[in-house]
Amino acid sequence: MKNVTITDVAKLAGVSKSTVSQYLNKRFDYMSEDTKQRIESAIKELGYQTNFIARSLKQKRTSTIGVIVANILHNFSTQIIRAIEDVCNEHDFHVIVCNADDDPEKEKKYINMLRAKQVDGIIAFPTGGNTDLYEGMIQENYPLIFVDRLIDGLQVDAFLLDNKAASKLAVQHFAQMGHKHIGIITTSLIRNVTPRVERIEGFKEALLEHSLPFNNEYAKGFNFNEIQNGFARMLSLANPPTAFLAGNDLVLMEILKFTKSKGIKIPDDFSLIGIDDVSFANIYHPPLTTIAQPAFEIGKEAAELLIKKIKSKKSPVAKTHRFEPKLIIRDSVKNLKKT
Amino acid sequence: MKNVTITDVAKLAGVSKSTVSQYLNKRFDYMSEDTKQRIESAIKELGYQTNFIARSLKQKRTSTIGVIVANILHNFSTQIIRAIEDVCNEHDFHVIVCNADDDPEKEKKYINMLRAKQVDGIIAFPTGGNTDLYEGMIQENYPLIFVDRLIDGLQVDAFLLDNKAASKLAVQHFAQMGHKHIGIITTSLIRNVTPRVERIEGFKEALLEHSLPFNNEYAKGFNFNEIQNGFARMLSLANPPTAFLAGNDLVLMEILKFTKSKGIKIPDDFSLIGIDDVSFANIYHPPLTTIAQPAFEIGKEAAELLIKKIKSKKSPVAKTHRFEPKLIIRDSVKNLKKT
DNA sequence: CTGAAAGCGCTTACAG
DNA sequence: CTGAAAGCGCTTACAG
Repeated sequence: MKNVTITDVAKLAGVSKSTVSQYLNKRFDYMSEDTKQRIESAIKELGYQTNFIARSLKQKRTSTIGVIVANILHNFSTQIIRAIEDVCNEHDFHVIVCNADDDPEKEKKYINMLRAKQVDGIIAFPTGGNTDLYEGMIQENYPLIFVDRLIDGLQVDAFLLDNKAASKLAVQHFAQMGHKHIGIITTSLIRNVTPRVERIEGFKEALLEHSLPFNNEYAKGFNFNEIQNGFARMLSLANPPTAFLAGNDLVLMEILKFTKSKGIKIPDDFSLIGIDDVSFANIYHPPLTTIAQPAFEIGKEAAELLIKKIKSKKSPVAKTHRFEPKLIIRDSVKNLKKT
Repeated sequence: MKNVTITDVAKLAGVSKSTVSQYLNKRFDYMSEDTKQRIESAIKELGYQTNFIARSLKQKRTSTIGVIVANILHNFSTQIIRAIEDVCNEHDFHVIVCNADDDPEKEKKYINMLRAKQVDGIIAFPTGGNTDLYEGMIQENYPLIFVDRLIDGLQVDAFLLDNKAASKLAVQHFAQMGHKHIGIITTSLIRNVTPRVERIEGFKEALLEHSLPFNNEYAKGFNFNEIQNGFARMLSLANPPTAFLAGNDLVLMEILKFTKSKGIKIPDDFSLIGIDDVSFANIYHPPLTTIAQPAFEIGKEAAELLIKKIKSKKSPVAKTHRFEPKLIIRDSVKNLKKT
């Protein structure tokens, strides 16, 4: 089961390796029809397939990119991966998927391995723990793109939601429906993960704009497994919020689990908006008002820019590309003005 | 920004390339402490990183595997990918993820690209359209594993749910609750996709075992966008089923969308069990009785066997590894015996 | 204990 | 229009 190489093809076709290589790379400019034919049939007869590893070594590119997601269990990550995969497929690129699990150590290991494997570029949801590593990559002009998150002080093209706008959309809707005590819950705020921080900031700003009071007890970032307890505590405040913004799909899920287990009713007992348009939003009871982010678009544009960078080898100034959230009104927000 | 190679390290450390290579591969048997130190500091000073492409070319292995999923939007696929990724990470393997979109042409392209890139092995959810290609890989003893699906006549290790058992679990539960007219809906049956076919077969067998009549109109495979209409037709049969088994998460979703839009009530108007324990099953109204498959386990064991195969280079007889489904009783099945 | 040499399978100027 | 040669960055017997 010896592997067939370009040498075997050359021998069978009665030409040199160089000529076969020309053929493989479609440099037909000066190739006779006859030669072409002979090579073609030799390839077929031997079942020859180019060894991309050898080609990559020589050409110094692998047509492979790496994607490091923070947490593959997030629905958003899956959609991003899918979108990236789609555009890479069109350009005959492959994607190596890595799941950093929000662990900077894992992220670091992946970055190093990916670079050792000579991937042509990387798209990352940075954990925030490897600034130096990324800094080095930027220095050497390595094709790098961030998705969903920014890192302070790093000039990297980044694709993400306009998170503040997302919170504002929610607060505005709550306000229009007559809510005055509004809460927000996100996942843990350590390491200043961009969407969480920005969503809380946007939330505060929106409150101001609507002349609503801000209460520290109404805006919290909890570790994943403390969300339910934290939410319970907020509900039992002296003057609890009548409306909550769930910072992402996982938070939303925890809130829904809690309300289910306690027999609390949405939107009678409290109103709810979730950021991320979860799959079951419109079949839930009640249908959930959500704020959708264009995950597919984000992934697509990130991949397209990365490939463009790889191919052009130049790097214009890094920009932050923001995407507009969309409020999808369903029935999880109670209209306090009607009662 | 010249890349630093083993030659640079050798020069700086004042040794030969061979010795550096020995060092990199941890063959310290005959290496003096002094040499070791010098190489180590040279590596640090230059910021040297092994080029895996070059190593791969020489060693003829890439420590990379390919995963071709049929449809990445299925939750099951994501979980499988995650599990594979986890075990690969432990073994310092990387995974290239490909989404065949249930399209044999795309699948073929991916297989060829993956092999051209010299991945050490492949885990696939085969579409069923590339038997010859797979056959060839088996002939040459290429490390290959199937997940979720089998291909007639191919001797490949496969990891999948005991699909018949899954249907039987559902039918048995329906029967215990007094249902006599039971229906099943799966996605399209063209190309004989294993889980769909087996779930319908298991369904029929279970009906027999419970002495329940089988009605062709009660067991259907629909194209995705015809599920809602198809379901509607089944509901409006002269003597419609009182209970339905949804063949997978996507079917379940369509049924739920339909019932929502028509204001039909579960389990009052019909009872429902879904195969795949969807994320929202226990927070849905009513909580959905489901049949869970151990996706994580399936992916884990598949990856472990693949890596074992890659490392050992021998291939014991291919087996089909079945996993037990689990019935999770919640509230979407009405007890007809109590009324 | 360490080095020189060959080779993995390609591509790419360059020569003719 | 085609071929000989060098080289991509490693590893691996083998020699000493």
